[in-house]
Amino acid sequence: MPPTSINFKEQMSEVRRTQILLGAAKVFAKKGFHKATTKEIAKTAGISEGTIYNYFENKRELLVAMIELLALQPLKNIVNTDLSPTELLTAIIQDRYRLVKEQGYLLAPVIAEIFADTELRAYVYQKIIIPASSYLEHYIQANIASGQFRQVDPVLITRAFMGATMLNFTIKITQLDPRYDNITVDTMIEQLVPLFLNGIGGRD
Amino acid sequence: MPPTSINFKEQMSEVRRTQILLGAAKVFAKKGFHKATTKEIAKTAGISEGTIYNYFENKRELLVAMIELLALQPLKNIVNTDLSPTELLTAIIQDRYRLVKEQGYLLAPVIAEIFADTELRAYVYQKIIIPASSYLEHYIQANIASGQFRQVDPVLITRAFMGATMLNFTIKITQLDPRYDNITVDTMIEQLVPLFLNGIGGRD
Amino acid sequence: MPPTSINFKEQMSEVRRTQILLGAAKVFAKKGFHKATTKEIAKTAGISEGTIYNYFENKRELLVAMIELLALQPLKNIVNTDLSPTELLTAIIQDRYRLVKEQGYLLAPVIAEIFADTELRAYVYQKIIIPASSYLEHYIQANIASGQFRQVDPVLITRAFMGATMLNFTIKITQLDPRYDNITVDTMIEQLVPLFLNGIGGRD
Amino acid sequence: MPPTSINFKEQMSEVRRTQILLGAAKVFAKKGFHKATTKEIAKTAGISEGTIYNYFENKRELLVAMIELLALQPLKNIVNTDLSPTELLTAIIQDRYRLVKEQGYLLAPVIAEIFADTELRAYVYQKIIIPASSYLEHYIQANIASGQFRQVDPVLITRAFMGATMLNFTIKITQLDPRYDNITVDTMIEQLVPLFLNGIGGRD
DNA sequence: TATGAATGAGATTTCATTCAT
DNA sequence: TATGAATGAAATCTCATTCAT
Repeated sequence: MPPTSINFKEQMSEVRRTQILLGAAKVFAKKGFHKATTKEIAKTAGISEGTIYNYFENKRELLVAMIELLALQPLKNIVNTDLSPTELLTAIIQDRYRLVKEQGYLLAPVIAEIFADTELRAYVYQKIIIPASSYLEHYIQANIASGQFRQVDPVLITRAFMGATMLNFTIKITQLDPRYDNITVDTMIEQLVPLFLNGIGGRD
Repeated sequence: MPPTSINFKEQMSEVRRTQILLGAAKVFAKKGFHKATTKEIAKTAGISEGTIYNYFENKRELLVAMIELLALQPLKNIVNTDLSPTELLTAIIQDRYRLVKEQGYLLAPVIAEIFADTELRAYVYQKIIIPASSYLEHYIQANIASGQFRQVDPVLITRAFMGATMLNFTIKITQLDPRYDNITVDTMIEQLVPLFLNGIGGRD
Repeated sequence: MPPTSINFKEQMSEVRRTQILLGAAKVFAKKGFHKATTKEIAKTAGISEGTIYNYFENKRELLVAMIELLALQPLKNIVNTDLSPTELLTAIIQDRYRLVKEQGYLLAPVIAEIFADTELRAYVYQKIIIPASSYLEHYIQANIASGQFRQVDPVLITRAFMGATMLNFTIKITQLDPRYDNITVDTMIEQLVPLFLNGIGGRD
Repeated sequence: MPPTSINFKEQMSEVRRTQILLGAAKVFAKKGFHKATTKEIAKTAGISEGTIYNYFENKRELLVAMIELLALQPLKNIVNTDLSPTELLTAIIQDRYRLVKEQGYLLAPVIAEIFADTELRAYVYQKIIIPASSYLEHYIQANIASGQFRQVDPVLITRAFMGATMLNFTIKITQLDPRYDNITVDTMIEQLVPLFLNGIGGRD
């Protein structure tokens, strides 16, 4: 048999895995991890219950696989360019907002379980938070060194930025507060970028 | 029977309710809401399973009651004084940190479910986030009016402040990052208060 | 509450345990351990499936409990009298035959699992085989010492006697061989007692 | 196609059947019939799960086929010679011990199921026990006729001999009793052969 | 009001068997 | 004929909730 045949099988397997994962994500998003049943996941993914277990050890592994999927995403649109502080923070906010908007259904069940599952929490911190933060951390570090920014703690400030943006995104996207109805991403950028840049003494 | 008797009964009932609630909180904190069993809650609270249902409709109501309990807490130490911006933000951080540290076991299971249960999310936002934010919102509003602060959006900035502090608290308290080992609340105050005050153009 | 109330509860609990155990034994006997379902056990015992698990850790514990039940039985009718060799072997055969006949439905599923479950095998050997053998072993030992019997290995000969009787009992009771139709316990006694007594050089 | 081709095919088919059967036997021996999975059987036999069903109707048929395989074995080393009683019983014990030792992994799962599956029990009795017993039965019969042995029931005594030896073999081989550590087959022969020969009044 | 045994619906997971390739 | 992915029925076990005492 030609080598393409092997590739074909592998590809099919990968496709099926993703199919199951997306089904799971949909149901997790709607019901939460614990109330999501494998029966509904199977139905949503268009396969039978047993098939889930040909691709994943158990239900929890679906969540872990979702974390790995998320871990591949975030950095893409930001990196490898020569941006001014304003441009960088703007780019980060835009990217994260898009991420939360588009992949929030993947994110929400993961975040929920983080608060109940210590092991998962550590895993997410290593796999997602740290990688997603490191670019900004180093950027701040470099600008402190060059005298552009005040002497702040890059780790703490980076997480402050993440916490600040993420909470606002969440409120906006889940429509928790009617006062956010006419707050757009651009509004957030207008408000949060100067907040942080002034805050760390950055001049553009 | 004399009215005092009724009061006594009511008080007893209230005591028993709290006793159950604290038992539930402990188990929720250890296992998460879904993996916590009513059997273990009863044991932890020192009562029998059936008794839980004399005071609460069902398991979920324990969570709702915990939200109400939390809603009573946060404002206490901050309000009704004449504080400078630095003093206020410092006081807020200190108070919230204490809250997260002391009542994190009440908070964590509630937050976890927020991401899985839309109805609960709205309830928490109304009962906790809005009340906990309003003082700072109005404070910022007032200082904008008096020209002390720049023209910022008080709602958005208040949530930015909450998100920034809360994420840092969580990382610290759950010991997710060894780099937080020698970051104290005071470090956080040193870093975050100037960040926000400079950020909103506040002069102390 | 009076102490009898406590006793009553304990007794009820014991009754329920036995009720479940007998239900399980019936189904095990009919279907074998693995094909017996907890659903059918519950139905046979006249309780709900969940109740099984209030009294037994898991399905396998039902088997273990049956072993313990069997372990209490065998010795009763034989013991502590001054019997001649013929009388003793006759008594043993009669007692064992009765046991296999009356409790064979408890025995069969246990024996079946012995061949598949090493741990269970050891447990049965310690709990049942050894106690059930020791009286005869010591009896043989004593008669060798007094010169009544030849110098034989009491352990090996005792098990030879057990194996010889048990296989014949099984064939008889399960009606595997039509030639056993007119073989009674008395026939077996007539055949097997002299076989062993002559075999070990015993004079009555 | 030439007839040799058909023979070749048939032989291949027979080889494959045996290959599967030995794989099954290994897994049955390790896990017991019910806990053995077709997946593991396939892996052990070096074929795929589906292939099993090209050669056997279902999983149970593997057990039936194993019984047939066993049915071919036992008689070999004993028959068609002119042996004295002592020589014969010695030969039988040696042969059976070897059988249990070498093919115990085939035997154990079969015996286990015998106690759970009535139909299988009857089948094994017809296919294995009766053939394995008949030679000794007739031998005893003949010696009674010639006055060498007492008037005993050959069927019952033969099974007594089988039960006696088999139980001792099992205890020895499964190492259930440390007292069997220095009991060898020769010890068993020394003990059991005189036991039975004296028992049936045989003179050598 | 307190108890805790009983309930039974429902969840996860396993695995013999099928069947398209 | 061989493969192994897919199936889905079925099994064990859990646990929130009820209710007789």
